[in-house]
Amino acid sequence: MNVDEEEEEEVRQSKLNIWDSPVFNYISNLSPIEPVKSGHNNHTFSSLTFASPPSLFTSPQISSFSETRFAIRRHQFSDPSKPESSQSEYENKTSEGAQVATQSEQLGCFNSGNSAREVTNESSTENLELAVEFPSTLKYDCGSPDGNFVPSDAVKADVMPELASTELSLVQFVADDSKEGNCSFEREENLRGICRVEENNGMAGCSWVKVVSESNNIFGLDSPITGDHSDEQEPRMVDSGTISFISNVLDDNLNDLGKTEFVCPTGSCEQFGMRESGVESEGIGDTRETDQTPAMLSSTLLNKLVVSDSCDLVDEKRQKYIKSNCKPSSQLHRGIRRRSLVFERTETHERKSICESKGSSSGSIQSNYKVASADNDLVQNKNGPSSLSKLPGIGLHLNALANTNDGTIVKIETRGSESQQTSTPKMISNTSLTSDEVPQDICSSDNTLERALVTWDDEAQVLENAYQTSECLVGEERKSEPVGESLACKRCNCKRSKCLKLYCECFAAGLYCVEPCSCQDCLNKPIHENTVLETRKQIESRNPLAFAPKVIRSVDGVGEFGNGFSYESWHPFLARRYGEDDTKATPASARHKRGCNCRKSGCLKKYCECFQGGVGCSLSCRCMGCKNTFGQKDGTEETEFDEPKPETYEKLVMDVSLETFKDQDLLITSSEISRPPNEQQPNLIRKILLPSLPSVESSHQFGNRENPEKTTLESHLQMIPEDGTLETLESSCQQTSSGVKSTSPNSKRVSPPYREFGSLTARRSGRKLILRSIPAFPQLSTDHESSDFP
DNA sequence: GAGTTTGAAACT
DNA sequence: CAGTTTCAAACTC
Repeated sequence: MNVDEEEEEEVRQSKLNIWDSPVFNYISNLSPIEPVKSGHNNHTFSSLTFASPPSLFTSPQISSFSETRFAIRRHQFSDPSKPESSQSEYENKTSEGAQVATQSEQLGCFNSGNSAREVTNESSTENLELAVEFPSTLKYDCGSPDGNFVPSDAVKADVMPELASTELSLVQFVADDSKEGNCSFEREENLRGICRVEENNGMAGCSWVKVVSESNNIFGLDSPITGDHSDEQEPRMVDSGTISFISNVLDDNLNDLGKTEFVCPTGSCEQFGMRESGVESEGIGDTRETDQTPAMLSSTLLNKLVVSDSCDLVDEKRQKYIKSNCKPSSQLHRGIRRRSLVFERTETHERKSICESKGSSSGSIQSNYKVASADNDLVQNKNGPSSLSKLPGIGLHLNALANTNDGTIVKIETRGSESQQTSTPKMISNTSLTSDEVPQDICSSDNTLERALVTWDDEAQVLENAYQTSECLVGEERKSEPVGESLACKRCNCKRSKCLKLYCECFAAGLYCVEPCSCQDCLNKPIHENTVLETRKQIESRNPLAFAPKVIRSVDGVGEFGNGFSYESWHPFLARRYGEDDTKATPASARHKRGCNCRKSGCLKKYCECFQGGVGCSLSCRCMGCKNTFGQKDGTEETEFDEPKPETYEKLVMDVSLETFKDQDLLITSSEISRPPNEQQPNLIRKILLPSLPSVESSHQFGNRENPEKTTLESHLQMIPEDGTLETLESSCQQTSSGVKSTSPNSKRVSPPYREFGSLTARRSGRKLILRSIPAFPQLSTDHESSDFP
């Protein structure tokens, strides 16, 4: 180490190029970016599965400096979880495009790509310059532990002098980059000041907050660096929701560590700090960036995980520093685990931000965020998906999420992991976009979100919040809707149905009609909530799946939870949590739930729901002359009566089904089946689902307020991964009807296609599989195929 | 924009 | 449960 120090001194004195520094090279070689280039998904998974070394390196200096876009960009670069960042892409970060892409990608993961791009583009020239001039910095400083390292002066002097220099250089450029704002400061002194500030912060866990705050003051940021597009919004972006989020994370971490000190991962935390410290209005990053704070934090946490991998490789002193300041891996884990949750909350938070920007009250929303935050762990660890109900817009509006072809949903579903790849030209995102620059791009998003928020099956509080948010969104943001986004906005045109039948796309999607709709005598509005709920209830009584997504996407054997639930088609949270990929990437495995019945369109027009959903026709379809370009019914993939090939998915489903039924099937069959359909299904479902959904039964909290009696069952339908659950439900219904008699009052919808085959047709989709697994019940199945069951 | 076609939803 | 009607989106002109 002495040698290193001496060398460092020499380096300083001689002012050698930092890039030539052996230390830097060494550090650069240790960059964790490449090793962890695995996709976001993998990351999430690994984070959930494997312990990871503590991470540490944060670069608050840069970020805290001013929290310029550059600073944020560094985080983004350092984000190892970028799934879609291909090797080449990653290597090309020195180019503006790469930067933009990376940033967009990163931000897109947080559902904020739109604004992110804009932000990046605004200063593209400067950023480009910066990137070109300091490619290594961008590349390594961000990706390597150093990039995120928060060295004190002493540490820097001892350990990473070159890095310090680098940071200074970066600071310089940041300052240059931020010339737009009135950011004036003596970078070196200020930098040291920051370091001192940090040093002086006894509690490392909170140091970054102060650092940010103080550094901000030190730098004398008089106006936002990105003030050109954010000054108005930033103050409002400082909300309790963010603070709450931060608090949750920090508290959680601290609790886990037993008050162990930890270092703020990266500048994203600084954003929090700034916001929390009330300095946010002083130009620390633009609104959108700060609005992504939760996501950034989560990403930071994720980064930490990755970065931490290289901790062991860092030199001794750094390790010391790390040990004394890094979070334990468990903590990191927690942070990562929370990541997807963070996204969830980010989304809502962003909505709220928008709402706030509109001057609407958000108190209840914020409280709701807190609740959601507190439930995050519950969601993942305890109650499973059930807790998700607390988040607005994710209840039953599965159609809205899953059936939308416009990409909005795709974006939402994958924003946590695949933002770049899935980034659609539509620029749809849930980003917290400032009102003054967003409207057009966000319109569709607004609509989607709005609708999601305004869905009528949320719980009371959520609903109220949703209304608030919706009002905000509807009020102004959704004014202009870009052409091509209309799909995201289900503008119904109902004239006779009063938008209370499934004819109405809005209603079918579980959404209230909104302004763009051209419906007449519409009753599908919040003011007619009772009517809507009642109607919906009636429809569901006939067909429990009436509001389920029509298109089921499943990755063969990959996307299943093991109990038949396809998280891919489940709502975005689960999908993201488990690193789901773009659902559009698996059209072959996606199928229309019930299948189409086309006769003339050849399944080549949007009359065909399969075609409309972008999926191929399957055995479920009864179409004639199918020419579906996404996959014909009698295509090569499968034949109607082919013996099904057990797939992972099948096995999983079957196993679960068998296990689930093993202990209860007898109880179910004779007594349940003989019941009237309406009574029977819930019981069947409950018995089928509950075993795999512990603690759900008691979770009355998920029951619909409007329909107390359908608490558990329907709650499950809403909260359980739609595919699996609904499929299970459906199959159970089918099975029941098949084995005994038509049980479902609306058997047409529940299982029309299968009857055509005279028996339960063995199929490949999850649905088929479940269906097939059901015959395993002796009593339930008069079908010979039950013998085929493994 | 009006009219037609289409197939899902609803009804009988 | 099959057939019919209703309905609204999709499509065409």
